[in-house]
Amino acid sequence: MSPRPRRSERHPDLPTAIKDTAWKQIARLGAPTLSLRAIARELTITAPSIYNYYPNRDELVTALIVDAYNSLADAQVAAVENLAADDFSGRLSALGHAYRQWTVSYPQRYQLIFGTPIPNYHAPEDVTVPAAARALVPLTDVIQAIHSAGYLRTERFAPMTPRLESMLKPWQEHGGGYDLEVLYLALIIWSRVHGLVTLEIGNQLPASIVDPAELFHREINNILNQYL
Amino acid sequence: MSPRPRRSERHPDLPTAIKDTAWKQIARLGAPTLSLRAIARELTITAPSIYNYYPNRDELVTALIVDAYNSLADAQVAAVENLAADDFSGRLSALGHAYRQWTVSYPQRYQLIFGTPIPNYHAPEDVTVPAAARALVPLTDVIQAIHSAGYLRTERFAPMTPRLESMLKPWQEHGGGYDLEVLYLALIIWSRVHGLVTLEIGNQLPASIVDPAELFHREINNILNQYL
DNA sequence: TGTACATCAGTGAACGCGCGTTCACTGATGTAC
DNA sequence: TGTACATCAGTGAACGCGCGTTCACTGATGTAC
Repeated sequence: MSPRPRRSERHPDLPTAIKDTAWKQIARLGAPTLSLRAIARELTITAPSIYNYYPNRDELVTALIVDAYNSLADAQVAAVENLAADDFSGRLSALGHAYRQWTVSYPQRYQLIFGTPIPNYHAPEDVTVPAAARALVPLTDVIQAIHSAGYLRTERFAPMTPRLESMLKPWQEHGGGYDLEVLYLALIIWSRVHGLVTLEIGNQLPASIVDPAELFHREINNILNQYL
Repeated sequence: MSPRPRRSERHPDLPTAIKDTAWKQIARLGAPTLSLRAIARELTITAPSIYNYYPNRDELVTALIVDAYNSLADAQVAAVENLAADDFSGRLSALGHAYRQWTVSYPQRYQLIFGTPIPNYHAPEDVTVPAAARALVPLTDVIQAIHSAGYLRTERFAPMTPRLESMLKPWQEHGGGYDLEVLYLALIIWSRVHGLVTLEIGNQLPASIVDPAELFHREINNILNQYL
């Protein structure tokens, strides 16, 4: 019988250790299997002690989701912070590659944000929506800079329709006054990058595509050539 | 005490009724919650009777996945069967719209194929890979027809590199002798269509995009204009 | 420096629940005569 | 047309399991004097 460990002896920062362990388990078995008891087991503590830090399982999941969004947003910000403000193609390209790099580096985080939701869990939108919005800001900023400088080839996408404008305007008003064309293109570029990354980490690409980064690299260049 | 119902009285085709109920539950609560006991409950039969038709839960899931892939492939085939063979843009566009339509019509099927895998379930690849391959055939066929007719603007994507060729060749040899450019473009177009659809049904688009079909329609046209 | 005490992080037992799967069974059905 | 019987789809009880959550508790820690 070893003596009860001193408080915090094994886990100097237990709330963080709990989240770290949660991430490990999501990586290993997928988000839907996340369980407080399994986390406690791995930390060799008892399950009820988790309740000292998170009032229930859902609040822990929410904390993980927010962390994941912030991590993505941070990665996007970091990708461009050392590039010249007028290096438009460098910035766009860096954001695309950072998006893929983040996904392959942290597939658990990607899975938690974009994958099938956790059973019986409903995300509180007032917390997750702002966190999600942050992740798109760097991309939108770059496209706005390109457009403001007059280099965005808006003739490469069909002219705005009233229907499209009416869908983009609420976002424009609520989201910082970007031009409508900029918002539109941000969505489209995001979806192209996201589509390829999603197929890659979902293992949907044909088995012979052993280096999806090559496909990705070409598609980024294709986007640059098309719109810049 | 009502008398035991006659065999098959309530469920003339029980194996199918089991799958239908499984789909309903996936739609309602997500794939990870799929449970034999819940299916039995909804059918007002007992859980063990399911074992007369599926040897265990995983085999049922596999059957569902195969059905889902076949349903997608059928939808793709049906989308173009009444269009003239040389109506290239009509065919391409129809395939794209059918892809989205299938997804929004059957989000459970989409979720089972492309979503987070079911906990503790591993798909037998010898069954699912061929089913998956079928779904891409109509798209690849159309692109090949366009290329064979000399209308594919291959100059719009960067020239083949040895690395890319080496990844596409095994697929070419195993998959029916399509041209390498055709396979490449099939992947790229698929990923663009898939990316937008994924964001839509994952509820990741900004809230003000109330009609994602509009975005989708424009993106399909953009693809046509770019490559045809 | 030593002692009394309040705090509160972590424990262990217990709750009710749903799960996949097994097993011996039953009784309606279809068939052979 | 009627009877005996084999079949086998569906039952109900039971198994061992893991889950989230609650609760009264304990005992190491930090603080006040």
